[in-house]
Amino acid sequence: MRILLVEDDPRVAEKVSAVLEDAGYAVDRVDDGEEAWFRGDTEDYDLAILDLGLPKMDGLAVLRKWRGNGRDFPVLILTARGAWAERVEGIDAGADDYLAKPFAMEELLARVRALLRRSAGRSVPVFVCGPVTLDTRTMRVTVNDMPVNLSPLEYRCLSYLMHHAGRVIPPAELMKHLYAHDYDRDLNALEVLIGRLRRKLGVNLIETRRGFGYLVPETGAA
Amino acid sequence: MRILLVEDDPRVAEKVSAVLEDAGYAVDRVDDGEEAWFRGDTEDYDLAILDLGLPKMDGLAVLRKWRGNGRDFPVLILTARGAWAERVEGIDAGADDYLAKPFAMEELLARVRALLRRSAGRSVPVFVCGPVTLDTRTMRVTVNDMPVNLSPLEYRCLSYLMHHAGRVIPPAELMKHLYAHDYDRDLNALEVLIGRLRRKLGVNLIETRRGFGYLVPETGAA
DNA sequence: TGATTCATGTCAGCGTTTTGTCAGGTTCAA
DNA sequence: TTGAACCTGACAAAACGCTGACATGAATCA
Repeated sequence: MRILLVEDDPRVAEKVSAVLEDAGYAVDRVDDGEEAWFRGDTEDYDLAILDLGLPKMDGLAVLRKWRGNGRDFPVLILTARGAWAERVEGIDAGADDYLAKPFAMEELLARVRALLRRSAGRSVPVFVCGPVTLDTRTMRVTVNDMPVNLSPLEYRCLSYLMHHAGRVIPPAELMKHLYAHDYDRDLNALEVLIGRLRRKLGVNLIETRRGFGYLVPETGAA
Repeated sequence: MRILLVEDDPRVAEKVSAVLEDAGYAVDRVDDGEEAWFRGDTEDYDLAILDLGLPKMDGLAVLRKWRGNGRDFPVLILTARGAWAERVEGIDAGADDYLAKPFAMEELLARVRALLRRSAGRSVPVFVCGPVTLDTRTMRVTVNDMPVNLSPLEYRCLSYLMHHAGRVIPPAELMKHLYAHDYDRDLNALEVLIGRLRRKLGVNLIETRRGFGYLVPETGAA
């Protein structure tokens, strides 16, 4: 984890950076606004700690320039105790947190951990099988990057098959998952559904294993 | 946006919930730890504000039980001024932020905004989708830089959709977050709401995914 | 106070999409 | 060749979502 520390008071900077390094972070120290802006804009940090009163360029201005340029690493700002108007401004300028000076080092570490923890988990749940992709967020399916319009049931069916790519799914199992209220439906309904899916996809993605069930291959192209 | 407010001092609770509601959030109020735990565990909130000193179950215990059960909405804890040890403990228990009592309402609002937008993966308080912008500070919406006058409910609806741009929102979820715990409204109310919103916006921002829900696209182009 | 506006829910009707059913075809393996 | 498994086109009922019109209730104003 790489942290940019922007602080012009050398004693504070020294102390903070020592504590952070002890905690296992890689720390870059900077002591004026222009340099801070440049570093944050060109390097790749996991987090920045930003003092507001800085030479050459104000901390808030630095923050706004970063955000304006799309830099979105978490930023923790340091403010004077009680200056809540400044804090509100800082937060709305894109800070993720603040800490009032003077502060306990344990508290700083706790906040750094919290920020890093937050920005950690973000994954895009997209399934890919050969030319077919399925995005579970937008519930969109594409074939060769062309969007395909699926009905709810078709989508659920494909989704189930792709979640279990590489395994033969017996019709009964598929039925169970498509119709929660497991009415004994005509098996033909499923066949029709699969047929429509195949036609819409246009690709030979769903194989039939006569007598066993359906299969979409693991790695892709059929 | 739906917020769970856990606070046993009725005067504070009253004040805070009034401020939050004025700011366009749907608020559920709760005044003891057990009820708080139950609600947070069974309902679907965008954020919780949690006082630490509570009857029946301590705030920290509530928080730990939530996190232990995988509930990961942002939590803002309220602590006594100066009790930094308690704050460190809170943060390490999974809180995302704290606020020392007594606090200014503006500051509370700023932090709430910050937490919500952070959990939406943004770093600035203004949401942009194509020609539409939504400023969470001023609660103002513009289309092609022209201001648009939205009713409170319309604003909340658009705000939720834009906070979750790029994801299909099922109608049931949208309902939950628009009407605090005033459950089970006619689904048609939502359709009407969306219709009015669309007419006011004038642009094709909100897509309908028949059978799934509504979607405002991530990057913009309408 | 009474009138007027605004926000919001309810209702009925509409056009469209979805999906199960049916009635044949086709394929495959023994 | 035969029969079971599977596919497909066509049809109609049902589900879905949009809209205009109206009802209600709260807030505002003369």
